[in-house]
Amino acid sequence: MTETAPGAPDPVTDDTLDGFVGYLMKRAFAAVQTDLARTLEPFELRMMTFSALVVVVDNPGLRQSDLAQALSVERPNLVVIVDELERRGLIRRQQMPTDRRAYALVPTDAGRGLCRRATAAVKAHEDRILSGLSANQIDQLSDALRAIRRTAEE
Amino acid sequence: MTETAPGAPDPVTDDTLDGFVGYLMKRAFAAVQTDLARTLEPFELRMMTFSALVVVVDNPGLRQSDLAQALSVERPNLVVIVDELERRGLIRRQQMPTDRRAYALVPTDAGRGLCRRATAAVKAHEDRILSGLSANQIDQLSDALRAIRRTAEE
DNA sequence: TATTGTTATACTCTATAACTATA
DNA sequence: TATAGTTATAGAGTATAACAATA
Repeated sequence: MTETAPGAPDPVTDDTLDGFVGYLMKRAFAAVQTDLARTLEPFELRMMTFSALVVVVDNPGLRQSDLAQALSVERPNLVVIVDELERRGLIRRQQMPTDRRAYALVPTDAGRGLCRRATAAVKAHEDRILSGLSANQIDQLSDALRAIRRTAEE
Repeated sequence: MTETAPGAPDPVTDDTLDGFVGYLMKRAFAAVQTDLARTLEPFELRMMTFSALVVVVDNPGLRQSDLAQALSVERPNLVVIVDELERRGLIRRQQMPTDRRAYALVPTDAGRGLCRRATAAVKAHEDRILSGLSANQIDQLSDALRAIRRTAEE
C-alpha cells in the first residue's frame, strides 16, 4: 500500500525544522547532489573529481597544495583525487624545476575535452534544477550563498 | 610563512566553479554545518540527532518509519539515532497496542527541555550566519531552496 | 505476502597524525 | 626548522540486503 487511503494519516512534516535555513540548505543540497551525481556518471566523474578537473583546466600549472586550498580539501584527501585523474590520463603531475618537493598539475588534451563536455552537462543540470527561478532570483540566491559562507567562515 | 609576501602568487580562485549554484550550495552548507556543529556540541547533539529530537517533540507518538520519512533517512540509519536519543533519556520507544511491530516515539521531559534549549541556540546560530541578509532576503533564500529541492527531487 | 524494526555491511567524504624528501 | 606530497587511519553520513516478528 503506497497509495494514500482515505483517512490515512498525513505524512509527518515539521514547521520548526523547515524554518531553519541550515536544514533547508541540507535538504536542497542533497537533492541537487543526487541529480548532479547522475549527470556526471556518464563521464565517470563525481562532484569532487569534476571540481578538481575544472580548477586544473582553468589554472594549468598550479601546485597540489594550491588546488587543495582552492577546493577547501585537506591535502591527504586530494592525493587520491589527483591519482584518479592522472590514472585516467586527464591531468599530469609535472615536477617543478624551482621546487623539487612540489608538483605542477596540468590538464591533458583528453582532460580538457572531458572537462568541456562535462561542464556542458552540468550547465544543463543547473538549468534544470533552477528552472523554477528567474535569472534575477538565481543571482540573488548566489549572492546570498556567498554571503552566508563568508559570514559563517569568519 | 603565512603572511602574503609582496609579489607572492594570488590564491587560486575559479570563476567557472564559482558560477555553479551547486558548488556554492556545497561550500555554503559546509561552512554552516561546521558552525552548527559547534553550536550543538555543548548539548552533545549533532545535526541529525537534533533534527530527530525536534521532529519527535513536535510530533509525539509518531512511528520510527514516519520519522525516517520525515528526515529522508533510511530506516537502518535511524535505528542508531533513536538508540542514542533513548539511551540519553530524551525520547522513549513505546509499543503500539494497535501494531505490535511498531514503536511510537515520545519525548521525555528531559528531551523537551533539551530540545527547547538547543533550539534557542540554533536560532542564535542562524541569526549569526544570516546577519548579512535582510529579512526579505532570508525569505527569498528559503523559498528558492524549497523550490530547488522540489524541482530536483522530481 | 507485505511491513516494522533490526543487523550486518560497505562506500563516500572528510579529518588528523606521522612519514619522506626536499627547502 | 618548515613545507609538499604521501600514507595510514578513523570518524561521520548514507545506502542496500537480509532477517525475525507481526500484520
